[in-house]
Amino acid sequence: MFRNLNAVSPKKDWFAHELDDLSHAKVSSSEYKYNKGTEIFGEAEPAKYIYQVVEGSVRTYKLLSDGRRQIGAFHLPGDIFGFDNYDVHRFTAEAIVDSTLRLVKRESMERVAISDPAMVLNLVAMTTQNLRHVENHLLLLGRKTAKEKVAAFLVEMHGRLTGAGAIALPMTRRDISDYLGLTLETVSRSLSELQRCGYVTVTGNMKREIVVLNVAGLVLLAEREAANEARSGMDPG
Amino acid sequence: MFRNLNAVSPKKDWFAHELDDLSHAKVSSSEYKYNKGTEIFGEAEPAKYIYQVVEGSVRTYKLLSDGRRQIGAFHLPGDIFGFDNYDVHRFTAEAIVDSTLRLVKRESMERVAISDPAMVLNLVAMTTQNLRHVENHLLLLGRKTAKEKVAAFLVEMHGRLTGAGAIALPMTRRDISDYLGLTLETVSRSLSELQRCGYVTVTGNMKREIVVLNVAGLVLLAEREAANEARSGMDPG
DNA sequence: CGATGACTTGAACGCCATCAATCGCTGTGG
DNA sequence: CCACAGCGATTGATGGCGTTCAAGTCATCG
Repeated sequence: MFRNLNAVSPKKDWFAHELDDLSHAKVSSSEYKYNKGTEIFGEAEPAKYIYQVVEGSVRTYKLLSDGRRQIGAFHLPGDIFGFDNYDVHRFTAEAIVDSTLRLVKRESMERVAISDPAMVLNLVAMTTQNLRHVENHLLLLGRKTAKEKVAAFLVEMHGRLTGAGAIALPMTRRDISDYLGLTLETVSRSLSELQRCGYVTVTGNMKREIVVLNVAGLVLLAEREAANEARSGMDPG
Repeated sequence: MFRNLNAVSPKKDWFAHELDDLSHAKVSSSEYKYNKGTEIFGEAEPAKYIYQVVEGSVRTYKLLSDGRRQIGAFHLPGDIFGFDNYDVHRFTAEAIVDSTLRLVKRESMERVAISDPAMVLNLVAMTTQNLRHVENHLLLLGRKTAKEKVAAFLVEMHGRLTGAGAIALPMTRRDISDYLGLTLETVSRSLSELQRCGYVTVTGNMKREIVVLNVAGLVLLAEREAANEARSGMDPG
């Protein structure tokens, strides 16, 4: 339904490739379907598998005891997740929509890795990629305003869901708000304001299709990161 | 001055050990001193070295163009940092107090790693450790209240700075606030309230020595993480 | 059709930010 | 030695952004 509008992200091939190779070679992989809303794995569960989204979308999150939720990432087709840890998952993962996932036994992955440094370097690179994303998200959660957060979200999705002119969001406003550290009402209001200011058009019967009219403007709003004056030199040696 | 009160954290030895080994063996390392407030490396600078705190403390942070700052982590004696990326630093690092750091050339580290899978696994484990910390921090920044944030900060420091009855914080209220996504006034007020409620005593001439009176209470305040009902089974295979 | 779920919008509240005054300690120069 | 500037921290007063509470719309579904 939504996915018809979205092409699979062309990035991540450095690893998707690896996984494909492995599925044809040394590492056993198989595909499973998960219905919308079902749990893929729970926080603190033993991590037996590593997952790749084939079709659909997944959210990974942590909870506080009173129900407050923080979504750490959305995983879209091509993305790999669940390699969070060496033995136990640190997140809960749920299918946002009906999804197909490829599963690889962590154990067999590691068996290959132990004798294949290049493979391990890929794992490091993947983890580093996660780290980069999460660290940027720290800045967003800790220091950006609601409007900036929503703009940043749209920029991120614009880069990952290259639709036919429109972004087809698979997630609800509540998911977005739990990703951005806001309430769903604030997300809604911010989206309306961005639309009012001509940055985007919000369409679709569930208002989940976003036409981005002014990417540069959104980026300016969202990514006011200090243009870091990359001083070189400064060598302590 | 402050460090006299704090013993070096006994954890992290899995890697400190590696680094020590390496410094004695295949990887060249050397020590440098950085004065309080000086930059160790800047965001987007090429990452030539990996660092370990020998003495002192370091903050790593990102900035927005208008000066808003998000501190991602504090690095205390024994901690390793700067292995954020494969080529470029994603953070700025500064010495919080006069500090001594051990530097290892990333290049030589990688030269060893490429032929030593166990070494690379250590690098993965280190990165995973970072990931775990940062992910917990997402939940804190996105979903916890000011009081919970400060309590969580104290619990963290209580675990890392095992002082003689007191925690001797090396950082200012501003640093703490930029770590927790608050203002320094709110941090100060929250600390005062925690003191009023009997959780801690705040002493020292700069009010940076914290005597924790009720750890369990602080943990309860801070870590209301959902007691995750680790459902086992659920094997999709 | 009535029920449910997702979204939007309005109104009022409250937590935290902002602005501002004050205190204590340190270092410096008259 | 003391006056004074400067920094870090606390505390109070006020305000605003985002939350909370509450309608109300629209689409889907039994």
